[in-house]
Amino acid sequence: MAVDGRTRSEVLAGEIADEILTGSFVPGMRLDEHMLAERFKVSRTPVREALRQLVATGLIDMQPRRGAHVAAITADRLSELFVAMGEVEATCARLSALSMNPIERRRLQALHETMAGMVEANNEPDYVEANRQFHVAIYAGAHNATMNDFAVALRRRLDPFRRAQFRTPGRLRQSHAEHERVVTAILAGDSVTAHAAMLDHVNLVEDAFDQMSHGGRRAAGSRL
Amino acid sequence: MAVDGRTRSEVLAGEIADEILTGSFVPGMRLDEHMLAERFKVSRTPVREALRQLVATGLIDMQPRRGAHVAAITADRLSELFVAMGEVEATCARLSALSMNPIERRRLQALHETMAGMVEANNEPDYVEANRQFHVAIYAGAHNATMNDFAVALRRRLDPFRRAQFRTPGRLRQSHAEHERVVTAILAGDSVTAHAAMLDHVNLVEDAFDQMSHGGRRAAGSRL
DNA sequence: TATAGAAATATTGCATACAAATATTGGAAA
DNA sequence: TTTCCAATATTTGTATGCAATATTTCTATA
Repeated sequence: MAVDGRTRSEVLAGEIADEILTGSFVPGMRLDEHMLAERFKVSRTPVREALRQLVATGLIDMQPRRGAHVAAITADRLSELFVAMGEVEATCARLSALSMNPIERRRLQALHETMAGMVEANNEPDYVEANRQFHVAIYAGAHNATMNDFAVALRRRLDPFRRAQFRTPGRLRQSHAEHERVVTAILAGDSVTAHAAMLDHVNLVEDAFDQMSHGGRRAAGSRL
Repeated sequence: MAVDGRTRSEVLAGEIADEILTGSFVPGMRLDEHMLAERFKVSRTPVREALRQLVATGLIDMQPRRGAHVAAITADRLSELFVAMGEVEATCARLSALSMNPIERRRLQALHETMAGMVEANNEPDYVEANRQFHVAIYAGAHNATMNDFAVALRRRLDPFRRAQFRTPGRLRQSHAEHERVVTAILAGDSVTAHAAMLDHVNLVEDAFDQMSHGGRRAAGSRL
């Protein structure tokens, strides 16, 4: 047991996170320790440690003596998260313009050019993955572990709400055009423009989400 | 026992954090579970849960089977934290310019004017506390719980390294002048200027720190 | 004397048991 | 029938013990 370097509670935290992110554990759902222990065939101790870890990610809430629940995100809170994501992405773009080394700049440009081909081929799956790499490269290019970790955590948190991101017709091409502005600014070392361009880019992602979610059901006080 | 709503492990997390922030537990120090249990007169279980919570704050590191250590901040890492702090503060100022309601704007202005008196009186202790309130008000004014929490956590993390912040002669007056630019921009709803002004302000705080730390001992690879 | 390997020791990870607190259910009174 | 209270049941918080792993120490050999 525990053949690799990871411990049971760490593995558990990942598994529970997956259940939440894939929707098996729905928002608001009570996470009973006995139930989780039974389900994953461990004792309550590692379950409790895993839950402690997950609180930090924002995926679950815990109250003393009242147990853990899957974080129920309200529309307002979700909107806040998108705003924060946009600001953090823009900040990373700003820092990347100032801090990326020549190799990182070259790689970012190469990735961006590769993505042009995917747009032409209307290859959505590959573009989605390349898009993730694009953004992650900019987090890393900021050369700031604190910002990088925060950005990665936010992206992970918002991932389930972004599934249909590129389904809107023409969104692929638009996304690539927005990236163009970001890349150009970063390569030129223009931090102000990089910040502004990335902010526009991510805000537009949020707009796309709003459009989508308003199109669907949205009762008063509904939880997403 | 557990007379209030908090649980033993939560209280413990706070106590351990204090020991670290006040310097009783020095960076790099091993945090042996038995030792902590003995010291705080509890069993190892709440100690372990407290440590899990503290990992999230960045105050300690944990490796599987190798225990917990007080996070040893290198000079590079500390510099990164200051950069991140600056970016986040600037972002909050930006959002405050866009989001603060009239009451919040009025209060910020009032606080700023109060601080002018402290500068004239060269009242450093009160200015330090008012300065904290000033920055916290701007975090809150962003109307974004995610950014607010991140900013508060960063500030708490950096607090021990900022003790001598206003000891530099004339720093009080300079700080107030920098605040002036920030306040004016926020009240005018000028997000771009608010961002830039706050960035300058916090970068200068970092400069003050650098100056201080270079003045002291700083061996190659030294840990602060 | 220095180094490598093995035994001994110490420490963390997990399971189980018990204590304390909260949530639920049933019944009595209005 | 509804509401309030109390007894019961469920659930979380903590303690303790054992198992697994890492670290240290000791010894034998080069």
